[in-house]
Amino acid sequence: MEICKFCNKRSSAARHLGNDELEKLGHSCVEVSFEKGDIIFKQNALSSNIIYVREGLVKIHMAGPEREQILKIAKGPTYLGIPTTLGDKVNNYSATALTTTEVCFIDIQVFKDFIDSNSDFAYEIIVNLCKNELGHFHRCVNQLQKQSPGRVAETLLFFADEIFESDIFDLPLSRHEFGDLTGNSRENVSRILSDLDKEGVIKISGKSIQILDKDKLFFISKNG
DNA sequence: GCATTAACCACAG
DNA sequence: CTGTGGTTAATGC
Repeated sequence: MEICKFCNKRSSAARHLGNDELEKLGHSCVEVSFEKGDIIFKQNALSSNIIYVREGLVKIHMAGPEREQILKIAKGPTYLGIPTTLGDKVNNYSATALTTTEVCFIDIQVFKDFIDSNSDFAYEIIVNLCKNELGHFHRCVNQLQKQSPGRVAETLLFFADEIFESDIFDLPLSRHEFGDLTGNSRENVSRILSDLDKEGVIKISGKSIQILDKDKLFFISKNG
């Protein structure tokens, strides 16, 4: 098993690993393919692996007191579950594949060994976690202070700019999931999307979205 | 009071 | 699973 040595989807942290370390990683990690809807790991289950998403879209979600909350949409290549694997014995949240997804399960002990022995690797991981936390701070403030249309608009821009890098894309979520992500009811999501369509801001048919007036969408996102 | 916002319910594709 | 209409509760002007 030398998959890690030749993997072209290595993380910025793993670029700091030497050949012998990559070999060690290759021996201890398991590669799994998930289909849309498959659960990669589940809240409250024991976690003993660091997850690395090589390719694909994943939703991170948590059962809240009232309903399900999608915490974030993650696009590979990215690590998943470092906080929940190192910060607790059990998973504090679940991860579910939104598209076909290639995932590596990394043994936690090997991961810890690298942090121990390779400071460049450790530093990259910390930077990664920091960026992540900053992202969550922003999302948190926006979620709490914006009204529904603003949250929907912001999320559409997020998909266009950060996930698909295109103004035309297919929503990888159902209306219900979109509601769980933006803190809206599924009915409201339907309404807001069709309102945006009527106003000519976006063109929507089923799950395919086309952003027509990005300035206006941005305005709604900012002031909603 | 009246308007706005958004949740809940119900029913129809 | 979605889209729409009616109703209701909370909030602001």
